[in-house]
Amino acid sequence: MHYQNLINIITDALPTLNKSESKVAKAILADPESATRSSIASLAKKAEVSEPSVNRFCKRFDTAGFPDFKIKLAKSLVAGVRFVNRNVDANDTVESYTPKIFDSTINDLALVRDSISHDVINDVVDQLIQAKRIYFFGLGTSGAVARDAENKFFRFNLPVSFHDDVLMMRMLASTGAAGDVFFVISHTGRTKEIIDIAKIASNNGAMVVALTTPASPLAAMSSIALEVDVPENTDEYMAMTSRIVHLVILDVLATGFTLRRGPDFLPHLAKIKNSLKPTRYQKDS
Amino acid sequence: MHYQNLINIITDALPTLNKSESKVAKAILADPESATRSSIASLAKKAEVSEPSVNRFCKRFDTAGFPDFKIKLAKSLVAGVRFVNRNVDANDTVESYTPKIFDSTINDLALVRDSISHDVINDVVDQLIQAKRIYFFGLGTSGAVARDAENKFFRFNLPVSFHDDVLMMRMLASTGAAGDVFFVISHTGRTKEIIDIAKIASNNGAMVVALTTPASPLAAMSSIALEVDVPENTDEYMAMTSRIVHLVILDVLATGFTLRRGPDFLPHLAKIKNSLKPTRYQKDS
DNA sequence: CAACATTACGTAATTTAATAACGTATTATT
DNA sequence: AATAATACGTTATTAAATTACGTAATGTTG
Repeated sequence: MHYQNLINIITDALPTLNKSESKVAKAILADPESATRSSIASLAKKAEVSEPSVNRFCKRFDTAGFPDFKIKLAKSLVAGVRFVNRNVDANDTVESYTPKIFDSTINDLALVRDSISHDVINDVVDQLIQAKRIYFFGLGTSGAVARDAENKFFRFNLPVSFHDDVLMMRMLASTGAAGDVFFVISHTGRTKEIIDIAKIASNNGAMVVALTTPASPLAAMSSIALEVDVPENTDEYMAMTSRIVHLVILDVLATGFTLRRGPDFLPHLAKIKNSLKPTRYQKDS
Repeated sequence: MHYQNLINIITDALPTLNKSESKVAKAILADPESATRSSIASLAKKAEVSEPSVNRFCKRFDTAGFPDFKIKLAKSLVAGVRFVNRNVDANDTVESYTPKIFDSTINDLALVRDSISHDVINDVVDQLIQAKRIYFFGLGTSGAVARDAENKFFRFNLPVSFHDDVLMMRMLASTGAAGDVFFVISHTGRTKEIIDIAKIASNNGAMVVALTTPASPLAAMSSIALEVDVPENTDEYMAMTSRIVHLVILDVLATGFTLRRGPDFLPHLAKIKNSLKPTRYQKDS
């Protein structure tokens, strides 16, 4: 049921297309939004090809024809804003920068959703289920992610802690052993301290799960790497969306964990949830 | 530029429609996904009306005609999961629960994006710009959000701290004064301790900004409330997406802050960014 | 409640859009 | 260089959508 973003598909296919097809592709990618509003005739004119070429192009991408293609393209555009310029600039107002930031976050989530390896997720859930103890490590922004992870995973009735102090991390890593999972979160995957610490844990026979960027030193040395490829923000104004993606991946892992534990585990979760009731003012309605 | 979900619009308009129009509406709402794939003729047949009636129906909803309507409807279906069951259940596999969790997060972000008040955001940015000092307060999950906020806002060269310890919060609130902004984050907006603390700060003349649920006690007592209405998760398996939304809103505020400070401020941000370089292994390429 | 006006909606006609069929040109293959 | 295969445009055909128009139903006013 899950579509991969049509724009990505077209972009990927670009080198394999022949002349007129790539003309069509470029015309669409130049302004996908307007493509959804134009007729086959106007798009053909814009791409400087014949109408049947556009039609053939559409069929090549597993659509019934041009109208069907337009609908699929329109769907891709909702979550996917990759080709629309959504960078915040100095002239932006609240009305314009607010949706831009939401959209770029949404877009990154959609990209990762469609690209993340389910096998790796499964493997990580396996490791977490077997773990005798879990440590979540992160510095800076990733420290906040690690903290959130602790808050989520301690509910699973096993020893979980988070750390954002490199000395504590180092000591804990040095006492690591088989059965321990060191869940290391780092956007860049290049922070020296973090990699050192992960290596210590790994050398002690502990499992190191890395939530980080592909092809980074941390990913390379870890036992399992959850690789998240979120475009680096070169833009001064733009927020770092990788931490959001990391949080959602931790949600996915927690869900996988809960499902693996089976329905007998649900009452335990409910107990924890209910424990907070007395700390709150109840709703009157 | 931002559309409200077509399905909601149609549902809302249902009582105002006349006989054949409501037939069309019902036919579409019964299976919106298939409506995007059918021709005007087949939809007319399904709704037991004439083709022009379908066409008139489309035009009533601010679309150029049937094809345009289908595209807008298709877009609505992507972000809108209202009619698609996206709840995780015990039979889900990695392949199915992973996109579900991403999608529900994306959906909540889209809902807030389209409903959040830009005026309130502007007001909050005003307050943050004027602030002599900012405190981010949160407990549990919101503690992680507060921590992330500190990490973001300290870059702005003003005294910022985050706290997740109620005693510390209480003491700080009691020393609060005009010029201080207490940025209080709480998903429920009903945590007694947090509300107490916010009241202390408020009574001392400090500004209390609440990031919380509408119509909650915290929202009611705050100076400004950033109200985020994310459906409560009754589902045992489902993650809490409100914290993600909160993080994105903080991104929006930070962006608003940066823009308000103007371009002269950018070198300062670059300096902080560069300060981390020596802690990392550099890329070889 | 009749006469008129207005709105609702279908039939038929027209226009527009999309696709299929076919043929020529270009490029690859031996 | 000859042949095959692919690429792509022109023309023809079909399908889809829209407009124009007329009748029926409903509402309004004297």
